[in-house]
Amino acid sequence: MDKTFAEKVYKALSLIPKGKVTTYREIGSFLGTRAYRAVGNACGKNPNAPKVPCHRVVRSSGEIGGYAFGAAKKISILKNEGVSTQNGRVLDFKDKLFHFKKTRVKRSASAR
DNA sequence: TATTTGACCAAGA
DNA sequence: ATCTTGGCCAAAT
Repeated sequence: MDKTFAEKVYKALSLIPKGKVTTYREIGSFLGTRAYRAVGNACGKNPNAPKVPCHRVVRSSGEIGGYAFGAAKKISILKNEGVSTQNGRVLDFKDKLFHFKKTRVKRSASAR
């Protein structure tokens, strides 16, 4: 079942917990590709704006990046989510950054 | 089908 | 540190 690239992107976006942000690069890596741009493009089209939290995706540089509804709007939402920003950048970017889980190592009951 | 575009990224000057 | 350039991948034209 080949889901569209956009579908994968939306799926990844939905995995992002509230109050956290991720980068287009992380998503690309998670999808096993380097289509950072395509990721942003997919969201840019955003056929389902409110259904997918695309506002939790920022640039690798820690900058907010763009947003279909406007960067300011994106910042506002992020702030509402609990992610503070300053001068178009995320504060404690690394701390707020969310890494996707590639392969979940099921911890056994006796494990660890 | 080929070319252009884009919410990007990394490296070079 | 900033600015510029090239590369990258998928979708749109």
